Amino acid sequence: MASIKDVAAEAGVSVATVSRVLNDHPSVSEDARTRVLAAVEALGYRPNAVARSLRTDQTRTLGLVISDVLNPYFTELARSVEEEARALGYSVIIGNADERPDLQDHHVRTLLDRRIDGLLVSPTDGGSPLIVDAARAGTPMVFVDRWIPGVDVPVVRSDGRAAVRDLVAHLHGLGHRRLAIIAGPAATTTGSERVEAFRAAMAEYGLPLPDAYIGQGDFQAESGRRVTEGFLDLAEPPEVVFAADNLMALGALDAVRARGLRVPQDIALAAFDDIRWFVHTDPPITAIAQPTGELGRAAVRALVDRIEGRPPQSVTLPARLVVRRSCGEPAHREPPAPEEFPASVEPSPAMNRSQT
Amino acid sequence: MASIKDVAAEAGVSVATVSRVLNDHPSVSEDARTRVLAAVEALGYRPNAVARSLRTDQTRTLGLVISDVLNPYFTELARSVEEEARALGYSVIIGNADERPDLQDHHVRTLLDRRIDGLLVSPTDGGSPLIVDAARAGTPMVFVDRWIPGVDVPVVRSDGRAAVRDLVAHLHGLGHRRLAIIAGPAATTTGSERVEAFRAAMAEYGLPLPDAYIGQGDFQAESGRRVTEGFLDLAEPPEVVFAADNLMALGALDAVRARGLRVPQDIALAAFDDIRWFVHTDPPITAIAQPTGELGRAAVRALVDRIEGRPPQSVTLPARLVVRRSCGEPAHREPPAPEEFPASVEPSPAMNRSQT
DNA sequence: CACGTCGATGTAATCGATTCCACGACCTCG
DNA sequence: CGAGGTCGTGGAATCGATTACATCGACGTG
Repeated sequence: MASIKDVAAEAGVSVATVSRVLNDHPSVSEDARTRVLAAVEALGYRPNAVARSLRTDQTRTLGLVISDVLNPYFTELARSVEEEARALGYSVIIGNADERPDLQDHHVRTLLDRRIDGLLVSPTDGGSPLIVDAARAGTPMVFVDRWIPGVDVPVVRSDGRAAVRDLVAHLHGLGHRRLAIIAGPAATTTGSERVEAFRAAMAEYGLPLPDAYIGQGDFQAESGRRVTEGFLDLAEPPEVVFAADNLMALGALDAVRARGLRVPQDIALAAFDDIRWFVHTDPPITAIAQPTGELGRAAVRALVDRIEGRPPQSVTLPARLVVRRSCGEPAHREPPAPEEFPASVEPSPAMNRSQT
Repeated sequence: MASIKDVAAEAGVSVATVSRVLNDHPSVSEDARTRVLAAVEALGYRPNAVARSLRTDQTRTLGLVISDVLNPYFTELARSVEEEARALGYSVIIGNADERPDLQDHHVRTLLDRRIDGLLVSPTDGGSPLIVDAARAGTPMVFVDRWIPGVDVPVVRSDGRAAVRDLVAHLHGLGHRRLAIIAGPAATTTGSERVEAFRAAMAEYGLPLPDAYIGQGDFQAESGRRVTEGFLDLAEPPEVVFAADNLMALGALDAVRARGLRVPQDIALAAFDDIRWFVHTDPPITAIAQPTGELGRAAVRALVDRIEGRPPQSVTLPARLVVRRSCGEPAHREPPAPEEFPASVEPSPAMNRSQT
């Protein structure tokens, strides 16, 4: 593959001049410029990004470590991250942790070795020393969706508290009293936070939340299935199951179906994270939607601010409840899907913060 | 960040010795080795992959350019690719083309500039000169799922011909005669191939396939919706709509639902590519499943063979029909989901190649 | 005892870019 | 007319690794 030397020889100038043309430095004669450009064209020359990075000590690359690529929420996040990064002149390398701390660390290490300019992380566990050290050592970093408490790193996330309260209000209004939750790992912020929000909302409505109604999942479908089976085996099974992510909701649906039960007649179902397919499941699933695209874009902007020396900002955006039929309410006619939120029904006006 | 020089100084040896220890070269004294290792530990040294790549002319990185990350099929493919690559000691950088040739070329160019060791591509269009040139120039390359005809590059894909025939047999058996297809872009091999397979199967059953029943989609949900609306507007709408990928099936479902029609009573639906959610849609969707994981792994193996000087092999694996209720047959009880194929029903034995 | 061999180590070239510094040509202004 | 400036250019150092080659001491052997 042709190098800058070849181009210089072909154009009859020095490598310095070639480099100047390529980085359009002002003081290059028109004559030299055209000769260099012609040589570049003739040789099909492309600058070696590896060499350039070594010299300039920047890769114009962002690392993104997410918990699970197979989760549509993260897929969408990854897409918006890449889009915004590209707009700002950066590439993105994605590392998929599959909810495994060891894999997460593997990817973080690889990315650090590659000297990425900055790191976007949605931590799988509460305290990877590797990540904490990297942050302290000055690696530009931003947490997205999940974060590690006690580390001085900006966090871009969405706050589901209000939406969870809306959900409980909705369920309460439909007459449900025994509500259960399939929680995510307590080691993740989203895992514990969603349970807390749920517990708080339940308390507001004077509803009990016995331990038996808090199932421990791991954000994967299989755990949703297992926990739901446990719920169904109880002497007094819950009337509603709220899954803390969309994959566990899928597992819950598997479990309910395996028993030959119907949603919502026999048991109601709701999920955190909205996905397009929820509109077409049997029945359509009530869910809490995050502004995923905006989250990804904000995270990239924060990280790039940090990298380029501007003060980065933490961002918290609200999630919102999208009511469908899986908890018992009659269906609304759905309007065409708007951009940011996948095809969905607006919560009925009466329900937004209608209570306390 | 500490460099190899710092380690050498700390350990009181030359950089050459440090390098030898790190790449465990045989002739290093036990004494030197321990001192170097101690220094590495003390400084928290990590080798700079950029510098190493520049010198060795290899990055131990594979590029993967896929057509659409938001498509679960490609997400799963990407995951299995990364997994296998990791097992073989390579990293993967994913480029998402969003079905746009310009974006595809952008990613290919970026990856080439980074001097990745090899490229896995699922081309968005039939003939990106950039890709063709790179292949001719000797860049190790393997096509996955889709390919560009006339280029001497191994192809790893699945053959859906038999499964499509099974599908048509199934539909014919259920009494359907007016079958329509939402095709993918003719510029993609999978786009045209699936239509051809469908056309051939229809011919076998003596069924006509009028042009009005061939809708032109682009593998995105929106096109599925649009095409389906067109079908429903026909004086004689089809009895079955077969979508050439899962996203267009989603769009088709949107369109059918918007008209207040029911699947399969008013119109039947089938899709190419199976995804977990198809089990829980209303109704569960009959689909053709590809062995996605195996495809990804085989592609990586072929590419790494090529990179490391072994002769690479093209691989073709069969897809298979998974019958559910969206075409009218009564449901079976579903067994627990096996590994490779997402939760699914086996086609009834009588249906496999039952005809002609 | 001298010489060849081998193991351990260091010196320096190299990969492909960027960029500081120096230099010559030419211009401008006092 | 000469001092000082600007412009275009090239030479060479540099980034952080790897590795060919040289060196040197110890040791075995004829």
